[in-house]
Amino acid sequence: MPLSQEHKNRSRKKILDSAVELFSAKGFNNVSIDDVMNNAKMTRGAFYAHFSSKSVLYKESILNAAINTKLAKEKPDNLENQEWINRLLERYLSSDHVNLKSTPCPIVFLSIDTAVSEPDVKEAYTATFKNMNKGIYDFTKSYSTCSENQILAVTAMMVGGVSIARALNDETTKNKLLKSCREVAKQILDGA
Amino acid sequence: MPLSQEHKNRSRKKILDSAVELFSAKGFNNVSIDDVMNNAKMTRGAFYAHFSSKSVLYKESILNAAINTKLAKEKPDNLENQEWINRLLERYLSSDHVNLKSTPCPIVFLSIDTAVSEPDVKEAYTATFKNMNKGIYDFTKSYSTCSENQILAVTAMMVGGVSIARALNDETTKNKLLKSCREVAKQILDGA
DNA sequence: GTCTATAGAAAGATAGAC
DNA sequence: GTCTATCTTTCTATAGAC
Repeated sequence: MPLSQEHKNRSRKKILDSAVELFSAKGFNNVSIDDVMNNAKMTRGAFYAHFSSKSVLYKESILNAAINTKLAKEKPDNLENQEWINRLLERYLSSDHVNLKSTPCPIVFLSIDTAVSEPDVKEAYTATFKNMNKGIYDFTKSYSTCSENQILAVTAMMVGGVSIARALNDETTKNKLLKSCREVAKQILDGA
Repeated sequence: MPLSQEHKNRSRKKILDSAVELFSAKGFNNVSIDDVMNNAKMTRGAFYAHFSSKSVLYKESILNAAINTKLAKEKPDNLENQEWINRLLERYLSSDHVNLKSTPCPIVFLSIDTAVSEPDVKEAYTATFKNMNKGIYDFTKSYSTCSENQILAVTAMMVGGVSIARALNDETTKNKLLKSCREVAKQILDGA
C-alpha cells in the first residue's frame, strides 16, 4: 500500500473515532461536522475527501464502534466463558460506560437527544421515570414478591425493547425482540 | 375561567399533543417548531405565546405525555392487579406502540435519532444489533440453558439501562438502576 | 488531501399588524 | 392570541488554492 493511502486511512480512522466519541456524548444531531473535524484536529473541508455526507459518517461510525468493542476477540484465553460474559455485563452496565469513560456501545448511539444537555428536561425525565417504576410497583406488590430493584430492570428492558424495535430494519427480528421482552418481563414481574 | 383563557388552554393542549406525536416519531432534533405548529394547525408565530423556547416545550411534552398514559387511572375496576399489569406489558411491548399507533411513552422520546429516517443507518444498526446478540449467545450456550430469545430481552435491558442512566438526574437512582440490570441480566444469562 | 472561503438552506426567535 | 415578515445563527456542502 502506497504511503499516501496509509495516510488517508489514518485520517479516516481519526475522523471515525472522533465521531464515535462525540455522537455517544451528544447525539448525532447535536454534533456538527465542524465539531467532528476539530476534535480530530482537522478542518471541515477535509471531511468530504473521506465521506460523502454526514449520514454516511453516522452509518460508518456504528460499524466502526462495533469493531472497536471487539466483544469476542478480546477474551483472555485463561478465562471461562461464563466469567467472560459476567465481566462484559459488569463493564457494559457500569458507570464508566454510562459516563463514556470506556468504549461506547454504538447501539446506544441513538438514545441520546437534547435531554443530555438541558437540566430542565433531565429533571422532567427523571421524575417521569421514577413515577413509571412506582406505578408498576404499586400494582405488583399486591400479588408478587418482585422487588423494586427488579422492576427497575424490567422498565429498562421495556424502554430498550421499544427503542431498539423502532430502529430495526427487519420485521422478524423486531417481532422476536418484542415477544421475548414480553415473556421475560412477565416472568420477572410474576415473581418467578 | 374567562373564555379567552379557555381558548388559550385548548391551543396549548393542541400544541403539546402535536409535539408528543412528532417527537415520538422523529425525535426532538428532527422536528422544528414549524412542524409542531403546522401539525397543530397554527403558525410559527403563535408558538411563543405558549412556550418560551423549544426546550421548554420538550420538558412540558414529557410531562404531558406522562399524564396522557395515566398508567394507574385507567384500570377497570373488575380487573385484578396482575391481569392489569400483564395487559400493560402487552400493550407497551406491542407493534402498535412501536409504530406509534397507541399513546407513545415519553421515556422512549429520547431514543429516536436520525436512524429512523435513514435506511443505510437502519441497516448498519440492525446488523450490529444482531451481531451483539449472536456474540453473547456464542458464549453462553457453552454453559447455560439460556435461549436466544432470552438473550434478546437481556440485550434490550442492557441498552435501555445505559440509555436511561445517561438521561437521569439523580446519581442514586442511576446506580440502583445499573445494579439492578446487572443482577437481573446475570440471573437470566446464568440460566436461572 | 487538506486548507480557507463561501454559497445556500434551515430553523430558533422576535417585531409589529390585526 | 394568532398572523406574516424578518433577523440572525448555524450548519451542510461545494469551490478553488496549495
